[in-house]
Formats: sequence, structure tokens, C-alpha cells
Amino acid sequence: MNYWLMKSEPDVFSFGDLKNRPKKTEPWTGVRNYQARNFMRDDMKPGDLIFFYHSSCEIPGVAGIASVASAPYPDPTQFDKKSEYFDPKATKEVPRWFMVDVKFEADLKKLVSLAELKEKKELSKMRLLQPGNRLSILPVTQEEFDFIKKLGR
DNA sequence: GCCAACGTTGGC
DNA sequence: GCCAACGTTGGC
Repeated sequence: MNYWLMKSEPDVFSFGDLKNRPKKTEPWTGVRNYQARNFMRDDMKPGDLIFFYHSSCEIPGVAGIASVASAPYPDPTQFDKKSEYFDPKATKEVPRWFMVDVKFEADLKKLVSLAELKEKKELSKMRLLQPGNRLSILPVTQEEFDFIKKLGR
């Protein structure tokens, strides 16, 4: 079992939006970064747990817990000329972008803010907190996951 | 709105 | 293959 952190701008799609989906599930379309794609395509397994992270907002931080709800499959938006995520170099025979479905798993009692994460010496090595990191999908260690989960209780 | 970090593109 | 230019991310 692997652990992940996935960023989303809450103005666009929040953890609450995920919870309110009819099946509490959302296809994670639109990732157009190779490293992030590789995490989804190569390393994610159904049942892996995810921190749903709110970015580019008033209080950035971990908003809740989700899980990987599908095997990886080609992101349909890459083939859709009308989509902002359309990729003219991708074909159905050789898709370029892969994704998974993400499902609501559990609420946290409170949002664990980025500021709070930065205060914790236990998390000093966390990838999210390394300078210059902009990846929208990041691996989280089991230790980091358990620690942050407790902060949200 | 600013800016640092860094990925991508394209000319050579 | 190099590297400058450019675009994007995301915290502040």
C-alpha cells in the first residue's frame, strides 16, 4: 500500500466537492506533468490512501482523506479537441496521459494547514515541504501519513 | 501582484 | 545535446 498527496485548487474542485459527488468519486483528469503521470500510471494501486490537498487558496493544507478508486487508464480529455487539456500529440493507440479515479474516504476534524506542517520537525523531510516543489501529485511515507492524520483529529 | 523554482519548447 | 525564452505553479 502506498500513500499520496494530491493537490487541487478548492475554487475549482474541493474536498467537499468530492464528498458531494454521487459516488463520492472523481476522475482525476488534466494532469499534464510527466512525473505526476508516472506516479498515477506506474505506482498507484486501488486502495492507496491519498491526502486531498487544497492549494492556491486562503489556507493551503490537507483537507481530507481520499483513496485510489481505479486502475490507471488513459485520460479522455487528451483526445477531446474542445477540452483545455487536449493534446494533439496523443493518440488512442498511443495515449500520453494516464489517470486514476479518486474517491472520498474520510473527513478530518480540521484542515491541517501548510503552516502547521512546516512547524513539525517530524515532517522536515516531507517532499511537499521541500523548496521549489510544484508537483501536483507526491508520494507520502506511511510515517508522514500517520503523523498528519493525527494532526487532523 | 510578485517572484522563485523549474518544466517545456524550439532554434541551433 | 545545449540553452535561452517562456509558461506554470503556488506560497506569500
